[in-house]
Order: sequence, then C-alpha cells, then structure tokens
Amino acid sequence: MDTLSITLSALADPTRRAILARLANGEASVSELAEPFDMSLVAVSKHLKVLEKAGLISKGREAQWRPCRLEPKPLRQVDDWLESYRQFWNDNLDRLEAYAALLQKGGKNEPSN
Amino acid sequence: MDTLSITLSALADPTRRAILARLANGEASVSELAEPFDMSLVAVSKHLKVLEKAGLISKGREAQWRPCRLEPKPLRQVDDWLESYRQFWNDNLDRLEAYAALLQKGGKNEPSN
DNA sequence: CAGTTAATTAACTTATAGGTTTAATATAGG
DNA sequence: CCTATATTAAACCTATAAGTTAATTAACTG
Repeated sequence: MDTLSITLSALADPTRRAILARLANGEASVSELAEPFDMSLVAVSKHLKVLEKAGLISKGREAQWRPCRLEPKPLRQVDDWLESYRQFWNDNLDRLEAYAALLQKGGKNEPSN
Repeated sequence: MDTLSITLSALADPTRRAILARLANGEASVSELAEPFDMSLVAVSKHLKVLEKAGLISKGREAQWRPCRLEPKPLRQVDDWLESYRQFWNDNLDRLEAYAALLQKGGKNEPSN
C-alpha cells in the first residue's frame, strides 16, 4: 500500500482521530490516551500501532511509559493531496454563490424549493 | 459511522482516489472510469458505490449510462478537519526551520548527520 | 526479592472490504 | 422483437480490521 492510503485509512477511525486531537495538546502515555475510551487498553494500544505505522505519531520511552506525540508529516501529505481539489471545490462554490446571488436579486424564474 | 470516517475510508484506496482525479477533469461513465484499471467492471462499480455513499460523487442517468461527477462537499469537510492541525504542523515546521537556520549560522555543536 | 504498574504479544472471534464470476435489468437501435 | 451495450445484483472467497481475554515483558517501589 502507498503511504497516502495508509495515512487515510489510519485517519478513517473516530477513536484514532480522537487520539490525535488529544495529542495535539501535548504528549501522553498509552494509558492516559486509553482512559477516555470504552474499550480495553489493548485495543487502544493497537490503534496506536496503526497510527505509528502511518507515521502520524511516534513513541518515546520513559521508564515503563511510552509517551506518544503527534507527527506532522503525514497530515501535511494529506493536505498536499487535497490541494489539487481545492481549485475544484472553490469553482464549485463560486458557482453556487453566483446562483445564490442571482436568487437574491429576485429574478423571475427561481425554483420554489 | 460518522460521515468523516466514511469519507476518509472511501479516500483510503488508490483506485478510488484515481477515479476522483479522473472526475476532476469532468464527468465520465462507469465503463469509461473502469477502462484504465486492471480489474473487472463490477469491481469498479463497487468502488463507485463506496464513493457515492460517501457523497464524493453523484451519478446521473443518460440512457443506459450513469455519468458520474465529483462532489466537493466531503472533500471540503476533510479540509475543515485538517484545519485544526494546520496550526500544529506550522509550529512544528517553524521549529525545524529555526533549527536549520541555527545550523546555517555555523554554531559549534551541530550534529554531524 | 515480591508486588505493582505500563505496555505488548498471542490466540481467538466476528464483521467487513475488495475482489471474482454469473445472472439480471434497462435502454438503444436495426 | 431481438440483440448488443451499460450497469447493477447475487453469491461467493479470502484477507484483514477491530475487538476480546489471557499471558508475557519490563521497570519502578517498598
């Protein structure tokens, strides 16, 4: 699998995204990260492994703790990928706005819904 | 599943991203979209269904063709989600740049690699 | 050293993703 | 009406994702 696919599939899980959101506020250990979730520590540990393989987090070691921290690179890669579509959706938005403006003006033949 | 998860997992497949890239250049039918891929038409049709369920494409009908077109909304949602992390990775980048600048300056204790 | 805490590994279950082939449906066109 | 074309549906296979519990490893602590 290519790295972008690996990143996106790591991100395609609400638990993992919540973990990343937590880590955006600073480092945290595995059990700290697991605490808010209604699942076993082992399950969270696996989620972390998925994030780690995608390069979205890295783990240090401090005694028996493995402090995790967010890594920016893969997120930036997603952003770069999105870049190609930004033009597209702006165009699309422009069209919608133009249409809305048209309606605002009170043209005669606007649809009723 | 939440919509963002559905979108991201739809995007986490290179075939589906290639389809979206193709559709960024305009509408295309199912068989046109399938043509470049080394898999059955049925498989591509399923990929399209995944994209459609995520709202990333929509299908029209023209005789026996189902022209597909790219829909911007879910991609924008991904972009919005990324927004929260942009600050983070810019900070991170700044730190790296500052460090690089420091090295440039020729400080004494820079690492050799 | 014994016990506790932190985390991972192993073995297992269940559901789903992604592909296949074959069959069905719908439309155009002679 | 018959046939070719476009697409979807159905049934199936296999690999993997996401969770579980139980066992293992590693480090601190009294």
